[in-house]
Amino acid sequence: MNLVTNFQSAIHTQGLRATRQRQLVLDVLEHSPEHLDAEAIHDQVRAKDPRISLATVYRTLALFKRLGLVAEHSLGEDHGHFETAPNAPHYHFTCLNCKRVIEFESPTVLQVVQGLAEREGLQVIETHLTLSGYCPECRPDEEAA
Amino acid sequence: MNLVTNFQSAIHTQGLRATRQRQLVLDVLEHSPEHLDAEAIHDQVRAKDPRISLATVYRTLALFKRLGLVAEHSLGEDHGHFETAPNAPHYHFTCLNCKRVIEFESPTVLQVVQGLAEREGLQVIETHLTLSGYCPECRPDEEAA
DNA sequence: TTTACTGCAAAACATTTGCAATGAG
DNA sequence: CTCATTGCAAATGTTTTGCAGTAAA
Repeated sequence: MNLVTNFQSAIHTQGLRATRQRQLVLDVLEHSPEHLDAEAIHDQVRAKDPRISLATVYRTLALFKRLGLVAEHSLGEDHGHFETAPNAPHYHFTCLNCKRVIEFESPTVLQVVQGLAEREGLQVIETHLTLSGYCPECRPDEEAA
Repeated sequence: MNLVTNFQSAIHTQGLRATRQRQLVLDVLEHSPEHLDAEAIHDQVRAKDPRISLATVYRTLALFKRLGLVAEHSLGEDHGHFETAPNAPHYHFTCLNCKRVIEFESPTVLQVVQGLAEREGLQVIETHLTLSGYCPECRPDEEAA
């Protein structure tokens, strides 16, 4: 439930080290409700310590992903976005115009996926349901007859 | 329904031209049940005409996407894969080990998405449901007590 | 003839990596 | 002290772009 706690135990389990850089990235992720990309995380982390490199941010995010602390999504289709691993799975809608991201849950989708997995004998590790289109503010509102 | 036909009409509607390169890419897409990436499409097209450049393949795929003839997916998380735009929407499971892609349909997912769109006032253009995990052949088959 | 399109090579990105220096345990 | 981790800069892989030449219409 607590990111930091999960991180601490992972540290102890494996031969990892709790570096300042990792703590800062963890901090940014924890206090950010948004879906940040590596660059944005780097910016925020650099505000607290200008010496941290983008490469380290990438390495840290890869580690956190491996530890199950964060999830990566391809929201804008181009580069990756990261968020803290959710307890309840949720999905994303991205507005093609204003880039706003709307999150939503759906037990129904979960059921569909579980049904498929059972039927096909699949072990599903990740589920990404990503919608794109236009939010109410950005809708062309086409009303052509 | 017919890719080539759709292409022809798009050509006439806009000021586009039916070049040999585009016809070849169209041909590859049409006769390939797989989810090819730009590089693979380039290889196949080059088998018929070695002069075609990768840049042209990318430009052609971008055009086809804009025309609604093909859909792009991030299946392996890294680079894009393309397939002919399906009449019935379907979704993808990718095996993390053997990279095999399994397609599946789900009217239920469609309903969920439509429900969400109505409730939130969204205009949904694209829906990507992408699963990853292990197929029956590649499953670790963990049976730990 | 007109100008959309292509090939090429270079640029633009996001991301990864080799290596010497650093610092957590 | 030891070795996991970092910073840097260079490498990588994918996709895009500028421009002069080519070819549909």
